This record gives sequence, C-alpha cells and structure tokens, in this order.
Amino acid sequence: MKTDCKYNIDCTHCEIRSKLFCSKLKEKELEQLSKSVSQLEYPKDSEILSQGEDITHIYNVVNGMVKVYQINAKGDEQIIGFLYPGDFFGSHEGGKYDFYTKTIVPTRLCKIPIIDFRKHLNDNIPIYEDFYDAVVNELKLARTQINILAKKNADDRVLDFFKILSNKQISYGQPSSPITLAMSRSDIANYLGLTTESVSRSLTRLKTNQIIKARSTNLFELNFSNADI
Amino acid sequence: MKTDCKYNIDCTHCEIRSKLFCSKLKEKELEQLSKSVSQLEYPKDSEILSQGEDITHIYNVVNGMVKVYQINAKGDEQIIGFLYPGDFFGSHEGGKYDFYTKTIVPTRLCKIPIIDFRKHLNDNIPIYEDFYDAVVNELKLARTQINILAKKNADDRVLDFFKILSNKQISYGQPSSPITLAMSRSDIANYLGLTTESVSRSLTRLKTNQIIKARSTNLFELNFSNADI
DNA sequence: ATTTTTAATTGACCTAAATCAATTTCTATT
DNA sequence: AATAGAAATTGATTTAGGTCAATTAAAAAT
Repeated sequence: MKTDCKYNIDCTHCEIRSKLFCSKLKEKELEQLSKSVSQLEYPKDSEILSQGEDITHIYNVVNGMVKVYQINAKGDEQIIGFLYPGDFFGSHEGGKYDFYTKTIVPTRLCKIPIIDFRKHLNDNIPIYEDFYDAVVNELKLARTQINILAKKNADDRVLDFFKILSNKQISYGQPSSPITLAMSRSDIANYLGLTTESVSRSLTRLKTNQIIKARSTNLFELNFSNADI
Repeated sequence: MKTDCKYNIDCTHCEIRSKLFCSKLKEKELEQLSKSVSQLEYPKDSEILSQGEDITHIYNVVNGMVKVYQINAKGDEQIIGFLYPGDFFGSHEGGKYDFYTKTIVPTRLCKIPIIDFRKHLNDNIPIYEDFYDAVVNELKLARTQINILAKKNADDRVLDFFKILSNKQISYGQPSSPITLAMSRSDIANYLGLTTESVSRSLTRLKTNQIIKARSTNLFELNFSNADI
C-alpha cells in the first residue's frame, strides 16, 4: 500500500485558501505560516488522530474525505460527521483531541503545528470567530443528528442523510445533486443509528418510490428539495 | 397563577456569581453591569425565548430548571438539554436564538441585555474563552446524547440519563445521589428518544433489578457509579 | 482475464419498543 | 377532607427494524 507522501507548501497559492480560516491572515503572516505547514497524502483508512491525544496540529481537508467518530465505553464506534474539502479539525481548546479521525478515501490534508499557528492567533479576532463559528456549526449538525436519531424512521433517516450531503456539496461549491456517497453503507448506517441491512432496504424503497435514482452504487440523483431538514 | 416578578440586582453580592462567567469581570465592571441586569421569577412552564428571535439577552439560571428544545420541520419538539443553576443560555453568536427555552419548575433567571454586556466583552479574553468552553461543552453533551440515541436500549438510556443528571448535580455542588427528577417522564422520554410508557417500564425494571431505588416518584438513589458514560 | 475478497442486497424470522387502552397514583383546587 | 384533573404505571397487541443467513455485485489481487 502506498505510504504517506509529504509536500512543502506555499500557502499563498493554496487552492482552497478562500474556503479556509487561513484567508483571514495577512499576506505576510501567510508567508511565514507556509514555513511550518505541510501537506500530506493519506491513503484510504488512515487514522489521522486519536481521542485523548495531545493536540499538536490543526488539519485542513484539501481533497478527499474524512470521518469523525468517537468510541464509547462499550468499545463501539459512533460516527459524528464527515469532513469535506475546506473543513478543518483539531482546533478545539482543552488540550486533547476529543474524537478520532480517519480518511475514508485517499485524502490530502494540510497540517499546521498548533504552536506555530498560535503565534498568528493572539490578536486575530476574525480567526477566533471562525473557530467559534466552526464549533457552533458542529453543534448545529450534532443537533440535526439528534433529531434524526430521536424522531425519524429508517427511510427518513436515509433521506435526511442525502439532504445533509447535498447541503455539504453546495457549501463546497458543487451541485446539490447528484450525490456521491464516498462512505460505505456501514458508515452511513452507523451515523444514522441503523444497520447496513436497513440502510440497504431503505435505499431500495426510496428507489422504488422514485424519490431517488441510482446512477451507480454510490451516485444518486435526488428528486426532492434539500431545503428543510 | 403567579405572574413574573422582577427584581433589580446587585451583582457584587450575587449568590451564584462564582459559578458564572460574571466572575471574570472586575469589581468595577460588575458594579456597572449591575445597573442593566435584572432578575426575574418565572412560574413553571414559562417560555423564555424562541428559536428565530433576535438575540437580546443572555440568561443565567439562578435557581430552578430550564429545558432547551428545538422544533423540527414536522412540528415536534426535541429536547436537547436541561439547564441547572449556574448554566447560562443565549450567548451564541449569529444574531438569532437557535432553540426554545422553557422553565419546567418555578425558576429565577438573571437577565443581561446583550448590548450592555458586549461593552465589557471587547477586551475580555477570559469571558470569550468561557463562552467558547460553554459551546464546546454543549457539543460534548450533544455527542453523548447522539451516542445514547444511536446505540443504547431503553434501560441503558434511562440509566445514562441518571448518570448525566448525577454529574450535573456534582458540578452544581450537590451530592451525586439521590437524583431529583425535576422534569416529567414525558420530557425524559423526549430527550431519550423513547415514549413515556417505555421510560416507565425501564424505571420499573431498574427498580426490580435494584440498580436504582425510588424514595418517591421523583427521587431516586443510584446503586452504580456515574463515572463512565 | 480470472480468481479472491469484500461490500451490498435480499429473504425469513424475531424482538424491543411503539401503540392503544385501562388503571393507579399523584397533585391541585375547592 | 373530598373531588377533579393530570401524570405515571401497567397490560395487551402490533410493528419497524434487528438478527442471522444466503445471494449478488463490486473491487482487488493474482
């Protein structure tokens, strides 16, 4: 299997800078940050960081996809989100990471040592606000997930999942449909509190009722609005 | 029914100040803040604020209890938390409240106009951090709830609920047991994604198995550790 | 290209919790 | 204290989704 591949990076020419908090830095600061930033190619299923580890880096997703999950007392995994290009992780205060992250497809990440990053942070309120907004947004997503898990049947859960991904695609600048399911059925099931079998059956029903249309196993057209969720 | 009752307050002698972000203000600032702060007594079942309203105030729970909930597209309520004395709400950025709050017992709240509060905020990084920590903590609780809803059976959900309240009581300076259930069975059921009947049956089973012991309808002794959840 | 492995789907059956209904217990009011 | 109303519990039945097993489809590896 292909190993990680490290690149040094010129942040001033970053392809996704406009989507990132880095855009809040001045040109000069960015040049300086470049020196300590590296980009890495990770193969599928690479663990990036683990719950309980000391926070050392902030990561930006440049391309690919990452799943975020926790492991509960009984030892099983609970997925709490999927990160798209432009999303970042690792910024929470408190000293330790509070979740695991793993690539679910080959993924390129930008890796910023937190110690170097903090130098540019002291007086930069806009970045503080970006971080705050990111947590507030995570909270919003968590509560969407709570509502799904507490209230919805299997078919509606799967539909809501499509809506979430659709909105993610839009905010990443892609069309709202078709939806690419980069994650496995078992990851979807885990996120939705279902079994793979139930997800599969729901997909079949949604196809039968022409609410979605499968172009291939992992590419679906949506015949509904993703507006309200 | 008794109506709201307003008091003007001297923050410098506040009984729960040590538990609040207000403790981060200097004595002088606190005196000034006092002028715009008021405390109010609300009867049971008072709506304090609604999702979508412009943010005007930050509220501190002085005593009593408040439930926080959202209403989804289908119109039903999803409870996302219960607030104890020392907890606050309404501080999120973004201009609008993102949830409803309602007292579930007679409750005294401290009400701070956000506009006056912001004056003391500009250069006060510790308060910023308190707010950030509060959101991070909410996120943690949300993810606990996600794990409950996605993975646990009825009995374990009810048990975990006791553990959550137990930890809340501890952080409020009360013993970890017995647990006072200030909220109705139907609120518990809603939070846990169950029906009232299922909550009731789980309570009966837990009593039969001597995992909990009922002192009265709403007061329970715990025969287990609230450590891991 | 062919085989092997893994992921996804479908089928048969079962179970935990929902639903609907009837009591019982608690709380509030007169 | 007696009564009315609300909340909680218990019982009987149904059902959505889980479990276990078999099949099919899609990737990987040879």
